[in-house]
Amino acid sequence: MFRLSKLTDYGIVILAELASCSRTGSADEAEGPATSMNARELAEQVDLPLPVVSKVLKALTRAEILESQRGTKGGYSLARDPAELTVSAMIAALDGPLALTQCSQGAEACDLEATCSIKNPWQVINHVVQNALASITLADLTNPVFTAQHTPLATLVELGRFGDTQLSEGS
Amino acid sequence: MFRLSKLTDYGIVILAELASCSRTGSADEAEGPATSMNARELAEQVDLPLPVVSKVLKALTRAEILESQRGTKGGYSLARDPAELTVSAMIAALDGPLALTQCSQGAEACDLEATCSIKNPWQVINHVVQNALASITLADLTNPVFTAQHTPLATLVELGRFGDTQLSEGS
DNA sequence: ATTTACAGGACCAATTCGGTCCCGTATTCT
DNA sequence: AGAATACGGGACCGAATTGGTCCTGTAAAT
Repeated sequence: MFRLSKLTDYGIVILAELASCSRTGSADEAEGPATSMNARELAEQVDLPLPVVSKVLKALTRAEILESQRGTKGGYSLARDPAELTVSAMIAALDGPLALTQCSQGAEACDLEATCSIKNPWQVINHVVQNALASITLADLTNPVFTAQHTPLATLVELGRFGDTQLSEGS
Repeated sequence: MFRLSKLTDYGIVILAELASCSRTGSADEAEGPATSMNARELAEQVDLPLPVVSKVLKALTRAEILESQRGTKGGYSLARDPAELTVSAMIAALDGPLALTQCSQGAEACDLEATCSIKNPWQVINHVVQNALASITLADLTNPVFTAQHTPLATLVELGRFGDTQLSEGS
């Protein structure tokens, strides 16, 4: 366990698809009105059932990650620059806010308050993970460097994105 | 969501309890035979039902994080130095290996292989999170610096444990 | 031998999750 | 105006996990 839900997984795949289509669709680096795709198109591209894709798209729209357009020529488009959209934001939109333990999600949610002495450390851990996820953006996910079959992890460290945390196999 | 299971949460609380008792129990920094506590004692300390605590302890023993002693004066004790026991190891022991998405857990687990182009990035994300969790040890969790009511996050950064990831509120 | 305490599962209830469907509203085109 | 297209917001159900309990063995100490 400790995996995120399928919906979130789907969501990120969908966003990546949308982002890569946007790039090739509009003229080079121009801002443009951000290419729009409807749910059916995306479902086909990603090869997932339409209702599922639709559900994900709605959630992403509610989180203001996507913008929607109704009607005959409707569809979805990215609401922001892919480089501004972090993985942690995507996860938060689809899975709710990151909260590893009960303690860390609210003030009084934890009923072990009297005996538990490690409340604060959990919050630290939360932050660390949060930051790890905030350090990767949608733009990164569609970046050729990342999508190459076997990107050496060292390369990514060289990009300076992950600080000096060791990228060796941990446990 | 994206939280870890209650069992894991309990497990870490229990380990922290055991670690702090060990510290005060044995003479200062001496190695000693590592103080041992039985399931009932721990359950009382942590204020959780005995069967639950017992279940967690068994799992931790199987993972060789704890050592057990049977019989009348039996109990559990830490198998390693708290400074060597990482949070990611604890989670792996109780929740199974960290795998955020299907793709990342096995070679062919992902059935979107043909269409999905972001397999590799997920692995990168996995590594980053993994490292975040591997950078904190049980010793840290019982360290006064961490258990203080409001440890400024900056202090922890100064300890040099988290590289240069920003510890500001992400999303 | 008896008592204590861990080992390993089986087991069940409750929650959560993945996925589908339906009805309402907005937009475009004829 | 009316029809067709697409999104918006839920309700809903079956399946899969999870949290928690319990029971039967085995090892150690008195």
